[in-house]
Amino acid sequence: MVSKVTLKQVAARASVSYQTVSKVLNKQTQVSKDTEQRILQAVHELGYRPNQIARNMRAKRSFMIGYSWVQTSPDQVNHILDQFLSSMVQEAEAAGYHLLPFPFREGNGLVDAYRELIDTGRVDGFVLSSVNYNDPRIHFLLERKFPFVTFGRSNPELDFPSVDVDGFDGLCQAMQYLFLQGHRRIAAIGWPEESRVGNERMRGYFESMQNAGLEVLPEWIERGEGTFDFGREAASRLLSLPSNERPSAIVTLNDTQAIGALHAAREHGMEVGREIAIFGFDDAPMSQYLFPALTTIRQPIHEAGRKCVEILVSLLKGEEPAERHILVKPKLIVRASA
Amino acid sequence: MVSKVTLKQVAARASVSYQTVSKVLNKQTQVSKDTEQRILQAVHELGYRPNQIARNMRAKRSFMIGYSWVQTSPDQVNHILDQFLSSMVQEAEAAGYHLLPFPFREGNGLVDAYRELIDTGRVDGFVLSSVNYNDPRIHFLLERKFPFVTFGRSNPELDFPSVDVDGFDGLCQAMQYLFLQGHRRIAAIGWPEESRVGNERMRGYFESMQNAGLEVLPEWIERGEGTFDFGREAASRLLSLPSNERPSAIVTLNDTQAIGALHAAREHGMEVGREIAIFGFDDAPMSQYLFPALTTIRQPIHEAGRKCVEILVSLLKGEEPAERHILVKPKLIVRASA
DNA sequence: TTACGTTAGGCGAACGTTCGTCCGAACGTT
DNA sequence: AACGTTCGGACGAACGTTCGCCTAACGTAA
Repeated sequence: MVSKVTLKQVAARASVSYQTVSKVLNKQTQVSKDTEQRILQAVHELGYRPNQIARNMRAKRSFMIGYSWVQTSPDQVNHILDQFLSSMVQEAEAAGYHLLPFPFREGNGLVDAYRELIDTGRVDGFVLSSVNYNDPRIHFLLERKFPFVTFGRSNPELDFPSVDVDGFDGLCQAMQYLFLQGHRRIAAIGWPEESRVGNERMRGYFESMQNAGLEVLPEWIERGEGTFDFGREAASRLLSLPSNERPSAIVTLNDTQAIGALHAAREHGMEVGREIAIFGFDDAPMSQYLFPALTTIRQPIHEAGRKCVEILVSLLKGEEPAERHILVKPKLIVRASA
Repeated sequence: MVSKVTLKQVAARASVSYQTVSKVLNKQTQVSKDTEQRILQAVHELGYRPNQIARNMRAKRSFMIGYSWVQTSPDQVNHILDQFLSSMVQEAEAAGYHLLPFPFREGNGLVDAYRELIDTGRVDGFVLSSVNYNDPRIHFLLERKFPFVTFGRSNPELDFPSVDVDGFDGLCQAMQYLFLQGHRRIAAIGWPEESRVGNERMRGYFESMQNAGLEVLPEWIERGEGTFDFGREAASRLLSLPSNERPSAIVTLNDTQAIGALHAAREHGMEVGREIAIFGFDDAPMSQYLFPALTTIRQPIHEAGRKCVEILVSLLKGEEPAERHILVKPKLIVRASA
């Protein structure tokens, strides 16, 4: 391992003081063309690169952004992480920052992990994802006045910068599409009432139905986990309704539920896309390869990741970010299932 | 933002020199029970946590491990990243390290990103994934004598620590299973010859066939990208062979190819699992929900991630790692497609 | 009494930066 | 010739640690 090149070594070679080298590199002071050349050449010859740790120490900043995500179970994979992380890392690097991923701990230890990173000076800010109502991390960070941005919204009365995908709009798009296809009896498979994201999306369903002057039967609303099993059970119940109450289309809140619904339809001997329409949400990687290929809503994850970091970085620079609340619109992906 | 607590503040409160506080916290020197108590109490009262940047500066180490992954296309998602990253982060944290993810750049800039992180002292070591033959990163890091571990193997003549999933064994397991099911005519959809990983897996196919005393028709070997489209095309060709040459089973090198093959079989009006067996590799998240559910090979990603970091950390401590080359065995997942 | 070992803890230095101040020389002005 | 002004660059200091050396006080044995 080659020993690291420092300012002093460059200075020695250029016959100046090491502080002068620093100034030249940071374009701080006027210096004669001649010595500037000597210094730049020495820098080049030695391959000098400033030591970031020393720099950070001096600046009393870490130039790191903390990020933690919930580790999903092996069969419920986080297919978004790749894109989200990539976009954040890229945007962060462009601003001279790096990402610090740290283990997500459930329960009380959760906030401790954040506190630890703050107190040891390892990060300058956080990006929070998987936020929900009354997220303890939000309260903690607000109280400590520590910079952060959330991906996803939380309690409306709390004020903090956030980026979110407009789930309401996503469901409106889905509903609009279904209306155009002639559907009037549309059921919804949702998430539990505690889910902020779920409620937002469901609002798109309810308002769309109302605006279209359509009645929503209570039997049409299913709420449960975003799993294959729940999707299958719920869809099975819906498809077992008497023919005059049976929906002609089902919207779900994620692709996994939708796939469960696909299976239920098959079990009921129904052809999806013709006899029953099924709508997903997420555009999971494999959804395009299902039978039939899933019609769904794609979230602009790349953009969301970029925006999160963009806002956080301007916060860290002490600027007021251009936008404090960003809502990105998801995109309708029409395939064969609806 | 509360101002950070430093050693000096603790020292002032405990009426000792700040260096003594440091020593007590690092259990370096003997100190009277009395002052030790005073110091610990002051630490507790002020909530002192050592500043990591200063610590790293002093130690001339960053306690960071660099990791970069190839950003996949939006529809070819890296479903492994979540698990791999989580396991590395967790193992790293246990050893006092953190992960530094950085953007992967194709082409010549690739090595530059690594060089930059080394020269600026940001990382102490790397974990490399997606390695192939003659990987420029490996040559570069070997030459610089910079610590690293690869996930995946490369040229056998190069000596460096690595962790890999035994793809050879994976295919042997698949073949063994197919033999037990009575299959004798087994085709393979592989990757291009340049793929080290692909060749390793294919070797499992060839050796299994040979050991079973079975002939391999040249038409049975397809090589191409690990995509849905190639899987479909290749399978379509295989299924169009005259009935005396047509395989009764097809092994593929990843689930995406296998899904393509599933579609091809459907297009040929064949029932997968009964008329034709199709084998995947990877156990992608959705594979369990396909029609029919995909029989495949699951890689122990979590274990691999842990091992990578474990080896690297012991390297960084200057120890000789217990094992320099780890080969973890994948697991057969029997479902309905074979 | 002197000599010496042990213990508790102070102190200076260093890691590699950046920042602010200071100083000498060159220059132009009255 | 004496005086400001400007420019080029040196220099000390500090960020928060850790490490090694030093010393004062005490106890013990000759």
